[in-house]
Amino acid sequence: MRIPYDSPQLDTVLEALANQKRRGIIHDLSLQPSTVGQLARNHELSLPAIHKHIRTLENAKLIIRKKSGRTNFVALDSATLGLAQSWITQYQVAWGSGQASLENYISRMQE
Amino acid sequence: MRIPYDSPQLDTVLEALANQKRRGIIHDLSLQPSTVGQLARNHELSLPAIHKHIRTLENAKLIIRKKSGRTNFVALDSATLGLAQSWITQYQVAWGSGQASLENYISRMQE
DNA sequence: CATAAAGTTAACTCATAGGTTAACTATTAT
DNA sequence: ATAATAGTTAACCTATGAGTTAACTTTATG
Repeated sequence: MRIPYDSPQLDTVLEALANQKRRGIIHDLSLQPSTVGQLARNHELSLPAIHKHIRTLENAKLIIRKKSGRTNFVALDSATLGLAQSWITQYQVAWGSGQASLENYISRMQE
Repeated sequence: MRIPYDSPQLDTVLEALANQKRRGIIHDLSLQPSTVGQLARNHELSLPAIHKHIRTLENAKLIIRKKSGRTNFVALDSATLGLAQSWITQYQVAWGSGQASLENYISRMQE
């Protein structure tokens, strides 16, 4: 599937990933699901702070959440990571398959 | 190669990618190298504005630049895209290979 | 030599991201 | 019933990102 560079969903996903602490949360969740409070303790963040990160990840559909009693369980939804990966892969392929070197391009331009 | 979530280089790369206009520049450069001025015209950005984006991409090592006379040629350096891709792929694999569902996890936790 | 072209740099504005503290809601335990 | 736990929401602070305009440097051209 071809992903346009200006896709709004790609925007929210890459913005979500462009933060160390959120990537830390994703790392945790790749090992096992967790709760909001556990994540806060693990990453030495206050509850309001972790809450914002979780909401950012949730909006990007990188995680899912389920409330049980007063506890909020959170788990990775790795399908969405595929969106970012697909976008990146496009350009690796495009480049790898024989684009001219900068030097060649420059000398052609200067003729 | 295993990429730590808190790698500084991963940080600069993902921050660079988390912007639509910069992804647009990368898209352009995936077709062919270009110059700073051409990119500015293509994306309807002022020279100072495009200059900042280019520097961000250059710091992330996503592009390379070469000056020839007064013209600045720019080209994609897609090797670095691999860094982001590798990081993402780790978690797709980790997740895909049999993590418990959230529902299962929750009911186990509540025993 | 004077002027235009291609960028760069500096100083500024404005919006937003990430954090804080404090007040609040809902669920569980004593 | 009261108090503690788990999380949410609101209001605020501060730093930073993306853009602007204006001044400057370097290279090319009439």
